[in-house]
Amino acid sequence: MRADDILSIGQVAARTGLAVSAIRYYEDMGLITPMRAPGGNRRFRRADIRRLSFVRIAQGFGFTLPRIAELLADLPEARTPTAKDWRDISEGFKQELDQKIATLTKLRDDLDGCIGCGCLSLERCALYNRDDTAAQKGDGPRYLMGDTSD
Amino acid sequence: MRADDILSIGQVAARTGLAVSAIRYYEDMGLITPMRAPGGNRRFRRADIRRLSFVRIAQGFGFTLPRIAELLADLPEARTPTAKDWRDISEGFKQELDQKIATLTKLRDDLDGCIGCGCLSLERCALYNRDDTAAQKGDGPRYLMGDTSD
DNA sequence: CTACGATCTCAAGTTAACTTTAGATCAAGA
DNA sequence: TCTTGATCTAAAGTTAACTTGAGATCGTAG
Repeated sequence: MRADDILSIGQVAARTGLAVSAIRYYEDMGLITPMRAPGGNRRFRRADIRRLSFVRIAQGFGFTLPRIAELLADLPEARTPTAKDWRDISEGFKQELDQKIATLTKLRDDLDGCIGCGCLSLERCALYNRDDTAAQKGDGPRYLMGDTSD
Repeated sequence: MRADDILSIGQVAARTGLAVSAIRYYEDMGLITPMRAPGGNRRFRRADIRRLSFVRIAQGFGFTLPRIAELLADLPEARTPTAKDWRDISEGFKQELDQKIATLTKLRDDLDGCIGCGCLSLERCALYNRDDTAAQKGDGPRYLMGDTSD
């Protein structure tokens, strides 16, 4: 694939693993704005493919299409993205990624820690009982992202 | 909250941040099996709350309810989970977590790397152009999880 | 030029994950 | 006991993210 390759929707589908209908849907949602051939067929640049890949990955981590659209909004569609373009988009996204990585890692380590402690009953396990302190603070909603105590 | 506390659905909702209707739905889906009071009201043990928290967290990372049900299936509902119970459930889950953490980290680092390289045009950036090699392998679907090259 | 597969638009259908509604019952204080 | 808010079930409605279907057009190999 050379830098100036321009692909049809079917080729993009084959290359990204997305369904043709999904790609069209993403255009409706404003995630991409492919060019058009004189006859009306969509023509995809490399930038479009990168955006689609970004969509696919971000989706796998629970980001909604509107949120992804926000993230992509800072990237230009017409011209080639500059380093600053990527810096802008990655600023907020990277923080969210860091947050998610932290939460995931904590969840995994909690599991590790509980297994490692060797206790036979989680009733007596430090992990299992850690919410005893939190409970002292009174009732009300617990926001669980980043708080796996319960 | 003492270890033998038993909560009503409203208290669980307040404590987990879940809607009452969502908690009932999770029961329908088989994610939890709360006890019942003589009159028919649901009674939640700590194990139920832990399961609900697990559901909430796993969902935030794109796991579907059926998949979460599979993960939870190894945990006993009646008795207190043992260390082996948690080991069983965490085996596969931890691998998926590790995979997701790896993908997320790679995505973040890719963004970092591209910004760090200082190039003004991503057209010439190593990250941006890394799919040139992949493209040599011919057409067909690319499975993008763990392959952010496009 | 003529097929004929790929693409087009627009509308309707689908699935997961819930929420809402309606009408009845439970449970705890006055 | 009475009342009032919490909970119950069952069924229908909602939203996001697509897919499917119908009928027309594009575009390229022959």
